[in-house]
Amino acid sequence: MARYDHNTIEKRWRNAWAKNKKLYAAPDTGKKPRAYVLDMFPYPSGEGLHVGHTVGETATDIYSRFLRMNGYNVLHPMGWDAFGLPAENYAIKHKVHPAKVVKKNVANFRKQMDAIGFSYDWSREINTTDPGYYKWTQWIFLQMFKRGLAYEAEAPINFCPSCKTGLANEEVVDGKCERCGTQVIRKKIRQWILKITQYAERLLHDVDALDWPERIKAMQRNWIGKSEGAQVDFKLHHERQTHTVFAIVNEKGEVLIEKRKSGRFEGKWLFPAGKIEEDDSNMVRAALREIGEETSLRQEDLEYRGFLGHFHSRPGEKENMLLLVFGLKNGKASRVQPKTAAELRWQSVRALPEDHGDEVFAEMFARVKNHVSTGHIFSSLISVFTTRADTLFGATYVVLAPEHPLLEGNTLGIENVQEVREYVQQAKNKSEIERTSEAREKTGVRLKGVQAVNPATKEKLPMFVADYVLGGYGTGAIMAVPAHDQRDFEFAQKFGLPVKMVVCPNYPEPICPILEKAYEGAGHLVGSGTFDGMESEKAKTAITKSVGGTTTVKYKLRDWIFSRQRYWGEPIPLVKCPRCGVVPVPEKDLPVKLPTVASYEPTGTGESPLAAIEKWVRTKCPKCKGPAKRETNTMPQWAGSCWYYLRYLDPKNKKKLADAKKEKQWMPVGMYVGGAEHAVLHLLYARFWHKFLYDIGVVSTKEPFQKLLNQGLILGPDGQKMSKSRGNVINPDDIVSAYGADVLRMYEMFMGPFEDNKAWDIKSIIGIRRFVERAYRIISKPASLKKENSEFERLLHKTIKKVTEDIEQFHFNTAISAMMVLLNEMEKQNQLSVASRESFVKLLAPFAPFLAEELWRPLGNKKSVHGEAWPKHDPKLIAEEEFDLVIQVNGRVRDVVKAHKGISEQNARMAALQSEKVKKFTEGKEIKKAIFVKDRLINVIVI
RNA sequence: GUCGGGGUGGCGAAAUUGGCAAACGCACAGCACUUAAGAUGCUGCGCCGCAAGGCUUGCGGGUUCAAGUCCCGCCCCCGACACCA
Repeated sequence: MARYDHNTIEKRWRNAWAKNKKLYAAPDTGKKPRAYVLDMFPYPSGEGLHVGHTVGETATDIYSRFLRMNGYNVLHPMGWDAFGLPAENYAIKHKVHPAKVVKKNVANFRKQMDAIGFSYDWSREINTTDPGYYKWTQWIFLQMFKRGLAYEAEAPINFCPSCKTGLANEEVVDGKCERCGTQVIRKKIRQWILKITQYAERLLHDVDALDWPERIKAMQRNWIGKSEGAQVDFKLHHERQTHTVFAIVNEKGEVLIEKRKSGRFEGKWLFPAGKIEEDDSNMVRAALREIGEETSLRQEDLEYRGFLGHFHSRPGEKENMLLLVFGLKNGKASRVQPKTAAELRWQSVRALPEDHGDEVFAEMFARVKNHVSTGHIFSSLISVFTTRADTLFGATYVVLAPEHPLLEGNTLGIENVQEVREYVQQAKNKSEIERTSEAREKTGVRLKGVQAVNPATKEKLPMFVADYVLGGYGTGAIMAVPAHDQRDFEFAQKFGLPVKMVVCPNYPEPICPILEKAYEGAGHLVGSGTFDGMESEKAKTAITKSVGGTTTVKYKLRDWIFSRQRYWGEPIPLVKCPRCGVVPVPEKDLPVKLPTVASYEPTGTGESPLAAIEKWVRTKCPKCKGPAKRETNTMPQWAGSCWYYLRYLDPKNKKKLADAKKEKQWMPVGMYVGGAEHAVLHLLYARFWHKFLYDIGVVSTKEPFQKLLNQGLILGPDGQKMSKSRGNVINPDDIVSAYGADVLRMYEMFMGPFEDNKAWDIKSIIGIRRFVERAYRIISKPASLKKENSEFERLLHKTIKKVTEDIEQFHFNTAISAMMVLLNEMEKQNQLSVASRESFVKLLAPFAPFLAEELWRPLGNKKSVHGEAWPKHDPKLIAEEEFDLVIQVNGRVRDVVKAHKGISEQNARMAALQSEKVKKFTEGKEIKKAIFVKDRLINVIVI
């Protein structure tokens, strides 16, 4: 008999299967039950697959082969997530088009996969960088845009200085770029943003019904971060101060924007109306400077029109208002658009009549006055979000985040503007990591001249700006309750603020402990007026109601920053027209193809390299046909993977992203396998897109992936994560050539539980190699008999049952060990029947497809084992007549005897007491009772 | 800190959900085969003990005839989030 030579065997069957196109194809027709088994498709990197990647793919391959043998029509496709930075960076360095790099890498990946014997239906192969594919990625984006789910904003976002692109929140890990590890900075860039927050509640709610690992579900819930609480308004109390309003008037006399400026003005500023002249007024200069800083207007474009005088905004209060009016010099009007003004949170006022003489100013004056009295100009309220409305009586100060809009340009009218500005600036300059890695020492600055009125106690509370309050969450402002919030407590300690306990854990004991830290638990209320004695949980709603607050829900989830300032991604299919604004590219003109460029180098200016390609950028407005420009940002790599599982269903469809009937037949994905690192990236984004597609009727299920499993990491032999830089990467090609693909597959499955991490240990692979060699030798022994003895038969059927159940549950390690046990027994048999050998080969087939095929044919079979029916166990054959009766005395095992199944308690007791070993322990003792567990054990209790 | 997952021989790990702890494999030791090495096969292999037997699933308690498994308290490791009000 020939020696087991994996190279010859595997080459033979690899070639044979390649010719048999139907073997692994998933037909769209037919009556077989369907199953969709999906791997997270890989990014085809230049390094190729390593043994860590192939764990998940091996598992889904085993599972798919198993299901096919069980009569399922199995959709098991593969494709390439090929947009993204590595190909682009390679292109920059070597001056090759990224598409060429991708092609080469894909070919290599394909070769590696074929070598391992994966049974993908390659007729459905997809590639996200294929224009025929990304046409539909762009199409989905357009549908979102049309429904108001995509918006443009110039916002400070996370920016990776190394990748030279903006990043989504989800792509920042510990303040570093998820991809390259570079420290992320804040940068203000024009961005397209997707309103994923609009789906927050549904994304959260539907997690419950998913058959996913608990840890991934928890991560998603956590990331969405729902909290229910109350929004409560605090009135502001201003100390004496003077406000100034700037107004900008265009040549038509329309007031475009206005702004209050405040500060303590000395008497010399209180000029009578019209008396200030440009030359001698510091105030005008200050105003000009301010406008220049805060708007896109330049000082040279403005001319001073006049001064409207001062007035008391409210009777009896000492607030003064000054109104300065600036005009725009000719031809500059279009530079300020009301929208811009609104974004800057400036108030826009409706147009004034053509003639702006004194009466006009008087009217404007009246309007401004009106605004003042209605609170539209001066902020008189501040909203806070709290989950502990029950502690409102204990709120002793109020804190604003440095990003709070009311601090911009000082709309609060505080006195120490300079000091506050400096603090705000400092906070904004801090990178994420600085704000978190510092020892968390609380910092902040008191806002002088303004106080917040506690709506419950009517006390005037000091206000602060402090960076422990986050601008992006809630309202960006909090009521601080130092007695019941540790962070507030720390801040209060540092700034010497009162700590007022209002929730007592040991009510009605009147004594509340002197706090060393905040008491954050529940209890009964004290010091809370009419609410005293109420349970804190109840008090939440009661107090909220009493102060006119509203119960609200807040989420941590932020909208998805969707623009990338890079070349190698899907162009965002929008056109910017000076007349029509942002216009979507008509669907018939999709895809908007990436142009060929000379340099892929990112600009780092917040513009994509596409912006430099005049020919591509310049286009016609689809609406008015006038000259317009293309959007030059590209989509993030996640875009293509948000819906790829749908394209496999109908990869060549030119009219739709997938045919509705096919979608219904295959979806949802029944088994999805991939790395846990995508917990809040791909898996959240894809769910979001899927729900959107559900809403517009493109898909029929609310969720894309019903069952999800994460393969464990394969660590390098050093126990470290495999990476090129560590030099601990194991290439599957090397293992395939040295040990064989079957050995690699089985070893990876045998190393430990599928979802556990494990270190690669080449020493142990020999065990699997021995198993494979023995299987080869034992099964191909020519001598044969009709039927084995019943004990062997029982083991065979037990093994069939065990392997079947284990594959269903992805317990591949124990399935393999069961096959080992069976093989050990087969070896002991002098002869084996063809039937039992066939059964063994079938069990082996999903795990070691090459070997199984090699062994299958000499047993007298012409067709592939991979098209065969999975063996079934016979429950009757498994049922044993005898079992090992465990005999315990006082709960300790003293003997084990053979007994017939169904033995009565009486007989079991007799058998137990007859045992010599048992007698030793019962001699001279009183038998109190015996516990009998049917077909298992008897436990004799003696005293 | 919060959430999630864990802690079992020298190592990777099993244990039908409360019923013989350590299946299967690696490593190791002995034996057989061999001139020899390797490969292969057989035997042994949690700890203490010559043995009878005793002890053993991170630690401490509890429930039970019986606990790796259930309950209470604690320690440690891994992962995620992290000043989210």
